[in-house]
Amino acid sequence: MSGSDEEAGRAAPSKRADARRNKETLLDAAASVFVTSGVHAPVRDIAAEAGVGLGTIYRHFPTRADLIIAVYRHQVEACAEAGPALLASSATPHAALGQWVNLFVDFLVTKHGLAAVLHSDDAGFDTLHAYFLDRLVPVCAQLLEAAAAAGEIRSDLGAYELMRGVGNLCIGADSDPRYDARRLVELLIAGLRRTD
Amino acid sequence: MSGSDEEAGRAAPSKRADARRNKETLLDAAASVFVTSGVHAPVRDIAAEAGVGLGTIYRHFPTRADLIIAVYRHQVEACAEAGPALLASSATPHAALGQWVNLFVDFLVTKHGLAAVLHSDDAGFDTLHAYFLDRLVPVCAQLLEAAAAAGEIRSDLGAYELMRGVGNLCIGADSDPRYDARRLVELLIAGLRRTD
DNA sequence: AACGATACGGAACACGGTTCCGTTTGGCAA
DNA sequence: TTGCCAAACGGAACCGTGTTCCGTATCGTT
Repeated sequence: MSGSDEEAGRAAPSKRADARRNKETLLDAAASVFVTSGVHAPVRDIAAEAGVGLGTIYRHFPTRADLIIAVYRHQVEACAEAGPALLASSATPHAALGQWVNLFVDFLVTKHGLAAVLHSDDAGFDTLHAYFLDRLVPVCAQLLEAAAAAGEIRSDLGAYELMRGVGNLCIGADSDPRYDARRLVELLIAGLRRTD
Repeated sequence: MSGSDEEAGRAAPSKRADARRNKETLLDAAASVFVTSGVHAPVRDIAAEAGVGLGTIYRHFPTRADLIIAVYRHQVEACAEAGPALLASSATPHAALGQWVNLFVDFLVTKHGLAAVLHSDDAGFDTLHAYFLDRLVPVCAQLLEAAAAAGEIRSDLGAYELMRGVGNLCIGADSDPRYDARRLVELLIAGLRRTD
């Protein structure tokens, strides 16, 4: 294998040192710009913040989706891992579901514009879409199944639809004080309850 | 009088005949393009479809929001007027609310991209936002109040928030067969029910 | 028929995404 | 240490789209 490329595992890629440094710099810059200008910030702004050229940004993150994923990966992972934990520590599966969804909502509403881009049908965000879904839908499904098995909720709604619905409800939740996404999401979760 | 006015007797501005004709042509063209390419279609496409120049489109409809409003005004009016009618003809206020919301959802999901643009925080769509809200929130409020007065639902959710929530749930409902906005909205309305 | 107001068309500009290529640099081997 | 070259870099250039502006054409009236 001549140690030239380790795509599979974690660990140090055999990239050049300056490349690795630039990637880190870009991540920091992007995170910072996303906070102040939202995830739609012009590529040039991010490049400027990082002090690199445009080519560099596109080389490391071919699409905006790649950059967004890289910036928020840790938080998404944390959210995913919180699912089973909440299931174990909560009084009921339905309560766990509610708390987990709250975690997700908190994440989305504090990332200016992320919810919107997450559900844009614009091709090019497909990978972003796919990443969130792959990572979180199974967790949501687990919570949903547990609650259904406990007889707390109706079982005719899939995890995918629920995630999309919750994500959609978060769109524009920042930038509008009259709109409280958390409340709407609570209502949605409440609507899941068995009515019999 | 003086047969210059038309269109439901509303304003008959002393515009030139060709200007009025072009406005009509543009509305038809826009409606047609919106159906095939969505409300984000390039301005040039609409101008081309209408066979007019770019200046003409901007003169008649300074912002995209103006054009969208003009194209869908009739349907929004119809939806608004259906509110009181449903309240009168339905078994319960809550049923009327459900049916009315369904009307709104049907409208939104069949207009490619409209729901998204309706809730974009992008300034420039402010007037679109305002138009929908001004016209529909009062109707929704009336239904909500009736249902609350009948003791069918909790009364701690405003019409504004409900409309935003429903609108948000409709985003991307076309272009994704796995996502059924109507079902989610039903759930939301179900969540409004008094639990005691 | 002539004339002024009104409206028109589209060139030109602004802006952001994306590509491409000449130049620089890190890491390795001699 | 030096020399080499693939890797990585920077940013000019290009493209598509929104928006403005102004010379020209047309309408409707005198």
